[in-house]
Formats: sequence, C-alpha cells, structure tokens
Amino acid sequence: MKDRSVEDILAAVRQIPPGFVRTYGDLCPGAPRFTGTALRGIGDRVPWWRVVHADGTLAVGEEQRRRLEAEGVPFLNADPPRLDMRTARLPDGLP
DNA sequence: GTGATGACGGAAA
DNA sequence: CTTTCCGCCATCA
Repeated sequence: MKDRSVEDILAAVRQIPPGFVRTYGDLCPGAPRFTGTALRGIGDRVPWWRVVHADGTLAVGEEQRRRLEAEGVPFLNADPPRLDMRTARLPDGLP
C-alpha cells in the first residue's frame, strides 16, 4: 500500500497496533520526509508516537519515548534511547 | 506554473 | 562504533 497522500498515511498510522511501531520509510517509501510532514500538526488524532526512525531512534522527543514504553514496546538501554526494531517493528501487510 | 521545505533514509568516511 | 552528506517526493506559498 504505497501511501502517497496525507490521509492515507494517517490511516496507516491508525492501523499500527499498540506495542508495535512503523518507520517513516515504511509508511512512505521513496519520500520518508513527507511522512513527518504529514504527522506535523495532527495532534492526538492518530497514534503518531508509534512512528519512529528506521534505526529505532525517536523523532519527536522523550514525550514519545514515554508513550511507547507505556505500551510495552521493547526499548534498548542505550545512550540515545532506541527501540529494538526486530521486535517492535511491524511487518508490512499486517494491520 | 515554479521554488523552497521537511517528525527521513541510506551510503560514505 | 559515530558523524557527515546527498537525494527523495508530496505540500505549501
């Protein structure tokens, strides 16, 4: 599902089940930057905190880290707090 | 219609 | 392992 518009991206973000995350590149292959632009200024209309960088680092701030941690997302105790992508990342095709 | 912008990604050093 | 650089494409002014 190659999302090309903001609405499609927001829809995809809503499909992310609690405890898992998707990367910007997964939501918009070829234009990962646009994913961030789409999420910029949405509010809590969608679970934006479940969208992280491909390497597992967060994009917004510790605000996001707290929410993910609350959902039971596996975090690695590293200097820059980052997620364990091989477990937290949700494969494409799945809701 | 054109130009600039960006919650990124991947490669290179 | 870390840091730096370029490019991508949809939106906005």
